[in-house]
Amino acid sequence: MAQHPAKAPSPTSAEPRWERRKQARPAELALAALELFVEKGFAATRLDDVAARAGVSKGTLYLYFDSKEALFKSVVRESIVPAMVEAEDMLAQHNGSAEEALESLFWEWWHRILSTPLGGIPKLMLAESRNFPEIADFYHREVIQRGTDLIRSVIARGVKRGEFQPLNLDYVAHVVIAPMVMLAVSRHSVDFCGRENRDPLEFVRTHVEMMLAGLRHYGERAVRDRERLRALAPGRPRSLPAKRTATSGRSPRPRAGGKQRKESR
Amino acid sequence: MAQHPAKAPSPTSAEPRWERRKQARPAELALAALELFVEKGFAATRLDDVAARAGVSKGTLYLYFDSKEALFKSVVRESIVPAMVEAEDMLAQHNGSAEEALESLFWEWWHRILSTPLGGIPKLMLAESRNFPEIADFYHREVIQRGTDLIRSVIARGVKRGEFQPLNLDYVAHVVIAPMVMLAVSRHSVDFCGRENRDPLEFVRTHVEMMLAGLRHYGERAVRDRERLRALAPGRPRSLPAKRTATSGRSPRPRAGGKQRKESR
DNA sequence: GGTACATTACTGACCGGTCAGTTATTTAAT
DNA sequence: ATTAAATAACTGACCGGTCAGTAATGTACC
Repeated sequence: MAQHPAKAPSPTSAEPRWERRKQARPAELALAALELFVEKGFAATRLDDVAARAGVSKGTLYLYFDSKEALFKSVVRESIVPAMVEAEDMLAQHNGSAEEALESLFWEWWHRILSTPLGGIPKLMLAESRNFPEIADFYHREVIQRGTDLIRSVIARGVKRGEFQPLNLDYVAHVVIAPMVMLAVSRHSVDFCGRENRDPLEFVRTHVEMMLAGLRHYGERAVRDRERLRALAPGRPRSLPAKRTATSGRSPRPRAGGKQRKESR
Repeated sequence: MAQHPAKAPSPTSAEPRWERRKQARPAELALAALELFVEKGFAATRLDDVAARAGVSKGTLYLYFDSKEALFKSVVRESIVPAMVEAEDMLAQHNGSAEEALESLFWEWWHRILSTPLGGIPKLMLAESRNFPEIADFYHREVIQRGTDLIRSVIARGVKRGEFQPLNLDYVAHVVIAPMVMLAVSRHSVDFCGRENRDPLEFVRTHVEMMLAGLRHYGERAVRDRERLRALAPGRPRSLPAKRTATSGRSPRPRAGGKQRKESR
């Protein structure tokens, strides 16, 4: 995690207090910023801390970035595009079955992106996109769109080759991506405190297995149900069971009885 | 939603400038806070704005909540627990097939929680849990844990009844919840700017279909592959996957053999 | 190769705006 | 008239952004 590259003040006098490393600084600052933005969120991250983690002073940060927001933009933009290009290249060269392509795509995605510091970006974007519409647009265009397109094209090939059932590509693509994104996001939020000790690899494996089985047999139930319905009773429309009758006397609204005590730790 | 409940200063003079509504304020403030926390994040939300949205002044907020953090805690705690109780009750009364139970559980989840203001809480928690370990713990215990337990128990019943293949319950539960969570989260972040016009209902429908097909046919490929392998080459036990160095092209297959593969427990 | 001069990467104290939290005051309600 | 719900002016800490100064490095001249 690239801590202070030279922050051990050795007793010997010859140690310079700092070095001039004009060309290494930006990347180091960007990495530190990414880590802190992911950890704390944009607003709660102090630039002093970013600078400290990169082993420089806040002034130095402003030599390379115009503002906190510029730093944020840079972090997202510079990091994610190369990663996408790589993924697309990888897949373009693949010409086996769609099933294999999908599987290896997901594993590559995990190993090359989600399990690295870049894996924090989805959380960051989910948390901040409404505060930075411009960046959100960029991210949507360059990452989400291209990512789902990638998945969609592979699945489409699978359908064409008869590996998968025909299905609604747009929605399926988003559905199968979701667990991967959640995996990445969780690792940088809930898992961190909640002491989850699930194995990410096992999670990916399970998801891939579920997904492939799903793609192969999608829609079979509909057929079965239609047959069953026809055999049994006059058609009952697809309904959502159980009206919302608020069984318990509780309101689903947030409710504060008395004054909320502060902390008490 | 829920703008200033009484903020139209009518020209008639008899109008009081404000009302005393001791018992309605807390809920109104909490809702306003939830909306803004979800929209901007905790740190970027100003209490003046929360108060304004609830139609009161900041001082009033402090009559009911001791601090910004207490407000945050209250919002999460008071809102989510009743919702969980409801879901558990609903499922306890269900005694049809596991497949039906799962499906209706997901639809209820969508209609009763995810599509309401409460649907913003997952995003809020993902974004802020590292800043509030205490709340994260609470949320993990009272929501994530209970939610996955719910799913797991239904799937376990399905396995027992022979509806589903045997599978790793822990991981599968998290995998099938992920798309629902992502749906909720997206609606409050990326979708807001990115002009996604996907239909949430169609998304849920697609996910349910995929999931059920997956559960019914989970692991069939493994069997098929084993047979193919046995037919082709002398059985070599699978080795660990290519150490994620993954220089190029080839896909690092997930290890299928090895230690774990704990089936439904 | 040593020394004086020039350049610039880097520092850290400081400033000003913002906002969580407080308090003195006003006003609805009984 | 009394009580307490609600207000609005106020305070002070904190943090993004600035800049005058400093120290590391590069270079010209001997």
